[in-house]
Amino acid sequence: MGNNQKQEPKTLPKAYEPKSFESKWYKYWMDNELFKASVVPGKPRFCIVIPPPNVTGALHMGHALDTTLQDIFIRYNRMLGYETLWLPGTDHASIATHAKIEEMLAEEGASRWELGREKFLERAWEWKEKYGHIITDQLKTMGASCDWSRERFTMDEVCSRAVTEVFVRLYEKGLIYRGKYMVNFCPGCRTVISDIEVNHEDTNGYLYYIKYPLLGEGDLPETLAGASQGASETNGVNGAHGAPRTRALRSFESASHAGTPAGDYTEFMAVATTRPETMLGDTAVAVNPEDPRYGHLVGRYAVLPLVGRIIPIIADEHVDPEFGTGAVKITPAHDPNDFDMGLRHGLDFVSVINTEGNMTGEAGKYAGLERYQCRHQVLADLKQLGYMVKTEEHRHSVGHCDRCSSAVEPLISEQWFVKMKPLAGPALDVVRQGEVSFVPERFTKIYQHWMENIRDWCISRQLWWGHRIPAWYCDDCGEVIVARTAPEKCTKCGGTVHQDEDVLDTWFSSALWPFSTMGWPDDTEDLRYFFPTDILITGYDIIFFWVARMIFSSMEFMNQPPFHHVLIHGLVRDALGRKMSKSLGNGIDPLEVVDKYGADALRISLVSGVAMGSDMRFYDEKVEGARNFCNKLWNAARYCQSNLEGWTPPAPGNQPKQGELSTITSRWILSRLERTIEAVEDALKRYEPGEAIDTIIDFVWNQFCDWYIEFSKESLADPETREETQFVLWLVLRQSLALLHPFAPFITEELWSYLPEPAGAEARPLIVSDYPAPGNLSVDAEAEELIGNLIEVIKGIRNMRAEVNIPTGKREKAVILAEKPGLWETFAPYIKRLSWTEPLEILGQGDPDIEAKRPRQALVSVATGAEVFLPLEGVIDIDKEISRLEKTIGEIQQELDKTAKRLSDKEFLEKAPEHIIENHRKRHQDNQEKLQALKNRVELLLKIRE
RNA sequence: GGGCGGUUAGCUCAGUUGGUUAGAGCGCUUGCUUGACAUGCAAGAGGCCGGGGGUUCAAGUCCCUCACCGCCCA
Repeated sequence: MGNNQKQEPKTLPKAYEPKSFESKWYKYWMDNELFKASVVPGKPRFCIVIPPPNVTGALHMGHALDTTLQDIFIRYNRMLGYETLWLPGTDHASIATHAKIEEMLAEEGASRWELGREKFLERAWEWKEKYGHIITDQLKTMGASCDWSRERFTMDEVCSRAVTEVFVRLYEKGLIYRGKYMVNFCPGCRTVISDIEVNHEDTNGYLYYIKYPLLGEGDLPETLAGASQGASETNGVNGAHGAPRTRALRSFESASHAGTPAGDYTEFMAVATTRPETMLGDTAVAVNPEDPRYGHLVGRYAVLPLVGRIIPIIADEHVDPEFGTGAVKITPAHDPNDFDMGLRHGLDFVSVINTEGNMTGEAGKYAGLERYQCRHQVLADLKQLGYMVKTEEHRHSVGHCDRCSSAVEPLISEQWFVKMKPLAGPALDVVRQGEVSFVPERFTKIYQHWMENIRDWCISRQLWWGHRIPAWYCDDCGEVIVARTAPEKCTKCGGTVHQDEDVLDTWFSSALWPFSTMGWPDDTEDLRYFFPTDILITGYDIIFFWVARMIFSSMEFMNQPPFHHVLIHGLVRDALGRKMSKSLGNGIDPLEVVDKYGADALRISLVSGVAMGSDMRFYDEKVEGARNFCNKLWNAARYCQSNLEGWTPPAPGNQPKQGELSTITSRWILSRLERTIEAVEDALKRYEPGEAIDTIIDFVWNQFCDWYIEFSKESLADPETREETQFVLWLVLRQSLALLHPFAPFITEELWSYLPEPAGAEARPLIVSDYPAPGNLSVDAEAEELIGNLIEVIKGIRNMRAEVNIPTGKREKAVILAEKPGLWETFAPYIKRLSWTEPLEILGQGDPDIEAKRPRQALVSVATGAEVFLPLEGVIDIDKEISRLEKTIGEIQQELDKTAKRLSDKEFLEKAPEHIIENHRKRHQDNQEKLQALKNRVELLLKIRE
């Protein structure tokens, strides 16, 4: 790399202005290929593949969160010294892109049918070339340190080859098949969709009670005589999962019954339905075999009103006797449960609704009507002919398309499917054995439950943008040929062939992403070195769509899981907790946020205070707070820089040792730094970046800035301690920047570039510098205790001053009465500066004249090991002071009561661990001393008052 | 119907394996151009940790139960 970007020793601007350096650093990292991963056999590596965003999409807050989290772990591991690969890319998003192109065509007054497949695809590719980089550019703005030299697209050659290979192999293994089954058709997207793309929503509707006439024994048409030996293959529908079809219960069209009014019949049974239009496709009525109301009717036949079809009455234990009348109409071609029942009983499948959502020719006089219009007509006719019993309001679940929210139409169609059971087994095992684990852990159960109850996956889509199914059909003999390359003629009869018109579900290619992107099926260097990847980071909304499918695909083709840890994050919601959506218009554009506050502030605001797996609310004040923190850090660096002028950090061997530092404040901050480093490592190892960033912010702001920098103003002024203070300022700032870099890469790299390097060391950009490791420093209990006391005293003085409205900065005298006056003498400069004290008098408790010297007219505050007085003769309101002290006494007394109770409890002393007991003892002791001092003080004041 | 998550300060949320006096940010009140920072500093107010029961020396944390909110699955 060589090219170090150490800044000229110019001073930092006064305010943090992210725009002035963010893009500069991204360019620097790119130019120096610092995101680029190499194959270095033997070297430990760390790899993440990006959840590929939709190529035609724009960055939203979900991406911003996802990107930030991934970049945190990528940068962290890079700094830990791993050969690190973050593999980026985009997804072709079949339905979404297809819809976009169709929309465009519609605006031009054209349609894809007029255009034809080839021209349509040309348009789609044009669109992709033009807009496909937008989202990746936006990732760069966020600071994503992806290896762009390895960028992939699900429809590029490399990935497409993997798709074909997988399809062919699964087909050859019998795990992909084609057949006529019940599928979900979305009339909005004009394609079949898979089960998980259907969202069930409770909807207000009606339950319609309709009476079906019963046919008397003697009225059976003669054709029914041979019914029980009826055909076993009905309408070419395939039996589900090879279930044997034992008998066939056919129905029969009967013109003489069509349109007959109810009044012409004498016997009826009522059924209840939420979708009356589907009755046109009824081929049976079913009751529960245990239901005493209907037992005698099973085996008889009913007449389907309006249609006149003679349909059998059957018994099936899946019928819920509690629902409606206990008798249900069966429409095997338009309801998934009825479909299964149709197979079980060998019923007819009559399709009355087509893929446009309109009624088919099978619907007789209703043919051509739109499905909801048909519903109204059917209801009107039933009413007129006297078949309607009643209508009730009813809440029921209706399937809606995940993408366009249209009501999904279950219908029978010939499609391609992946047989899931055999693939699910290994995908379950690998999670059970812990080779793949979810963070947070609760998502494991969700995954397992889904995988255990998985159904076959419908993978064909009636679209053009995507991977065309590699299947060809012979025009002469009907042979199906599945192949890696297009056959010229039928392999069986030599006839001409044509390719399947459909494309594959987008998720079919996404499922292969972790290995297709690395060149599979070839045995590439990348695959050998980087696969399997380490962690996957994504939202809980695509566990089934994507995560689960990657796992079973990888188990099948790579014989190992695609990653080891799955980090699940929640949704980014708006300030009111609503999901961000286009239709609501409540989405926030991450780029606008970056523009206003900077990418680092956005990144911090997305992870700070957020636990993995739970949703978060996003609002301006949060980013503002993060931006303010950046400004704080910026100014801390400015302070350090100005005080480090002309100083060069000593070479590592010559640097002062923590334990040998002469200022205890320095020992203290290094001890706090060590704790911070430990806590950050712990949080990141547990995959809780939210905890890590909060720890860092607390350290930088509340410990380094609020205390150490203030202390340093004294120790820098003293020539004896100046140099060591410079060293500690430099070290702590450097380590803070390094700790923070994965979270806020831009500001840290910028500030890092202003910090001097140790003598003789080569400057390296922060992105490839070492991440602070625990153990280089140590916890210094003594320094922590003493500085803790010092802070307590300073706060005590500040508090008393505020109590009597002494303005900040105004010099006032204070007196300290201490057990160890010598110690407080060394603290005096800090106390004076930080509590605006002048002069400060320090008395020892051993002082023989102590009672005479003890201030009488004064406020008092009691700290551990020291009493602090604010002598304000004449100004003090003794009564007020007494009541202030009594309030404190009350609080301390409460604490004492608690600890006393505990410490006198024999069981507590026997069973509680030693350090807890010790803790209680110390607290008790300290509080007793404070209480005594306060009580003495009150007594004294009482005397003075007399 | 099954499962999961949530209920902690006015608001938004943290609170590992039970163990000091339950925290943070924002907001609020008061005072400050303090030689890095007003994107700031200092001080302060504000909480029967959803209700009830249990386990334990010890419960915001574990168990049971109820209520409400949300999500997923059927």
